[in-house]
Amino acid sequence: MSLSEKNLAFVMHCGEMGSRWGFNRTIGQMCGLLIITKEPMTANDIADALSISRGNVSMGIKELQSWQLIKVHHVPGDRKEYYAPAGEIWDMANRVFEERKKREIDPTLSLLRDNLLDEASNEEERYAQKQMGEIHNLLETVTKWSSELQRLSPEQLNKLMKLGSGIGKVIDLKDKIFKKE
Amino acid sequence: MSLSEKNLAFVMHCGEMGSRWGFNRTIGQMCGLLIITKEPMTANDIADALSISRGNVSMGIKELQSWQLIKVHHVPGDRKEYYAPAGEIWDMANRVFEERKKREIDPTLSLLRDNLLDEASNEEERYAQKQMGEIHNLLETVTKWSSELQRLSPEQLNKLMKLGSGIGKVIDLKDKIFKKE
DNA sequence: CATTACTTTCTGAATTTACTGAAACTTGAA
DNA sequence: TTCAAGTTTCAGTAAATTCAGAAAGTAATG
Repeated sequence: MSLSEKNLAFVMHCGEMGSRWGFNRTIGQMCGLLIITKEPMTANDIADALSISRGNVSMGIKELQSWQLIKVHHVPGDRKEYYAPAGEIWDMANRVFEERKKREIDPTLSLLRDNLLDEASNEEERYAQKQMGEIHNLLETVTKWSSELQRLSPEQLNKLMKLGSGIGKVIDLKDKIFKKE
Repeated sequence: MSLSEKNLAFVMHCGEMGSRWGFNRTIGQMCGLLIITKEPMTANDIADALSISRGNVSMGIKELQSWQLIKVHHVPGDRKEYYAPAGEIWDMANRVFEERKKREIDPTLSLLRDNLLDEASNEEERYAQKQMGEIHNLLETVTKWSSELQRLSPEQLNKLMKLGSGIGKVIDLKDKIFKKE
């Protein structure tokens, strides 16, 4: 069964964006394909649908599993493995976000921490440390904040998101209220 | 003037992370170097400090300018151009964030919009559209939300960030208050 | 308009990354 | 234990990216 033109366009787009989202073309395609396909697919289905080698699919599956984006299904009396997205769109976006934080932020945070522990030994290093301190604060804040967001219930999160420009007002509100205590 | 060992380590780290942040190694190094160096630097200074070719620096500068991460200074009676970071750390992070949104989200959003305008012509396409709709909503929300954040004053933003887990309470609070009206 | 001081563009080489297809491996059933 | 259906690994190759250095461009100055 081959993809309709529109669906194919979407899958190819996912491929092109793949590398921008943190993986490579093939893996982007696989991910897109599994998302828009209702039924779980076997590795061979995937290879056929995308016209790529079986081996490539196998590597891609491993990678998608390491991102926790897909899960395996089994059909009784059938030895093949069937793959499907690991959750709702929202969950998947969260996973990607988390994983990227791990790769894009955490290593830098740890380097900066180490560096800031040492005493600067001259003016040049002093300035550098000041700047690194700024970056460090920023990344720490982002990290803390993102883990807070993950902790919220979906409906709380939804409310927060819908709040939009109201967010400013709510902050001021909170300010007034807690000042009284 | 060459970099101290610690500063060099930071610059090299920026290089390694470069591709994860959306540019390439050299450009990451250049960016890191300019951030920790107090005085603006000429293209030649940069080439020397990083031991890379002059041509490569030129390309890197162009790219950093397209990200709006650096600005040019001129010294009276000196024909050279001096480069320095375009703003505070916070501004630069914002720029990177914005730029990445443009590259990683906007193209997909526009593809999805187009696709959702068409009527699905069979069950398979109907399911695909449902999924694309979900992605579309998610991306729209993220987009709207991020532009809201940019609109907040720095101190409001700071309060919000510091709020941490308190955010849940504030949402509930807001709920109660506005329900009464 | 020629020179000087500087910047940008371009080409091909080097490096890195991604992909194929075949071989090796795994697992369950007979 | 052997076979068959399936999966994974890996060596070699193809493709994409990055880079140095040379050539071309630009603009101020005399």
